[in-house]
Amino acid sequence: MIDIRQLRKDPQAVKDLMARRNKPDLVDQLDRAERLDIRLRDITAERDDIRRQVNELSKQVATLRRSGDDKAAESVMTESRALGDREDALAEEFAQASETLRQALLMIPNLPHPEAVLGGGDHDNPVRKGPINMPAEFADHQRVPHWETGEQLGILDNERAVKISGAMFTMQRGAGATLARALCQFALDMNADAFEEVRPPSLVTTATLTATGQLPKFADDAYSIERDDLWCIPTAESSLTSIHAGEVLNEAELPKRYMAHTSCYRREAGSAGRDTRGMLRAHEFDKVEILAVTTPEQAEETLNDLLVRVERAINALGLPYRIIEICTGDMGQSHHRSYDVEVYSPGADTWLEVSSVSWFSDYQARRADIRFKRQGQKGTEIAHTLNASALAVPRVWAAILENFRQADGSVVVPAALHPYMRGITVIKGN
RNA sequence: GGAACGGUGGCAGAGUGGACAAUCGCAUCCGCCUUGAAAGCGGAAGGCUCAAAAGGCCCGGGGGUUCGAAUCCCUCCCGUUCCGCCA
Repeated sequence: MIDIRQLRKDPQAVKDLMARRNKPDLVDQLDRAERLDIRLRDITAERDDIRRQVNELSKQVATLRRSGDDKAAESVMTESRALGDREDALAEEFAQASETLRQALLMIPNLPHPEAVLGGGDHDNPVRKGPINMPAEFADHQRVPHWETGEQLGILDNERAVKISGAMFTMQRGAGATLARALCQFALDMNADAFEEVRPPSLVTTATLTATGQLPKFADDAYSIERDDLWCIPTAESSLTSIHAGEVLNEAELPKRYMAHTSCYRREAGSAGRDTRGMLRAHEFDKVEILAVTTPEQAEETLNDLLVRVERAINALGLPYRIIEICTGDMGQSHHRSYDVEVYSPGADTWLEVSSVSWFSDYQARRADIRFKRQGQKGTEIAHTLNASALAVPRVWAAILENFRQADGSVVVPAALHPYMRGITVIKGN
């Protein structure tokens, strides 16, 4: 959520920042929230005044009762009862108005960073670095889509995955399954120097999925288990962010850094018919996520660190990659500033997004109520959260199959993965 | 799933209709003492809301009874233990 106090204090500044997202409707939403907030404060003031009177009268009753003056007490009680009726009416109006405002605020996206590049959509995302590891040209044997290679080598069996679970599910087998797992272990080991490994729950509550911004707006994208009021996580970000939900942390313990390997579940409701072959888009996939909870001052440096870490892993695999910045018009709802790391797929002749490195400012932390206390200062402050996919398995798996395919149809496994491959250095057909 | 007992500030733990935002302890902060620290002594300090003061709100969530609820009632959630079931 955005900070309602900021909107109250300087509405124009907030609207100007929001306008950078290039969606006029968003400014209207801010106007509406502003009006609701004013109304709510009026109700609050009146209700609090009545409460004050009732509290005062109640004390009088107690005093009168103690002194034995029951008659006077009765009369005060009558007066107080009348105020109580009025308070009930105001309380109801308050509850309604605050719920309306809360719902409105939950739908409003984060304010972009003032230096985030302006743009209208993904076509405006500038390349910030790269391409790196890009050969002058690709050989014909590299121009084979990974799903063909995967089938030829017997390591990708999507046909049976569909039999088991339906369209858009995948299944890796043999060395393919080993490769998928190796990628996860590799990514975890790359970040173990600074991140605590966590194995969080994959099914989470509505509150948890609301904290990171998936709900209520993007409910259609997530799998829900209605009978138990749970949701399948679309990313470990959801679980990891809520580790400290409702907590007050000490400034000294920040940044908190976590990493997790989990399966991720996405309905891909808006993508029906797209990327239906291979591993590029699936309802279930594995990913290693790295996440940090920081002070506002630590956030920018942490963002850079996350980006460096993602880049280091991709680079260590020897894949061609580039880094793009996400412009204001293409940023996700919770994002304050973000970068994508893309890997080149010679088989499909396209760049694949393999990681999104994101700074959420206090947007998610406010929803999750993650606060911290500064040493020697009164009060608390909302923390910042950031995260990145340290490695998303399917697209990296696909890129390896294409980039490292040999003329004989085999695939050379990057050296960085050898420790995890049980001795397999080249994936050959059966 | 059944039963019993619980849920109170950063932690621990009293309080069972009114003087309770809530005893005491630990941890925290500030003084004194000390070369410095610890110990000891004295003091300060919960969170949220409002520009702030006043005020209001907060004892797991929600609802109710009452002039007045941490305290009584209803309901939901969570925890512990036992039983059942199960990997």
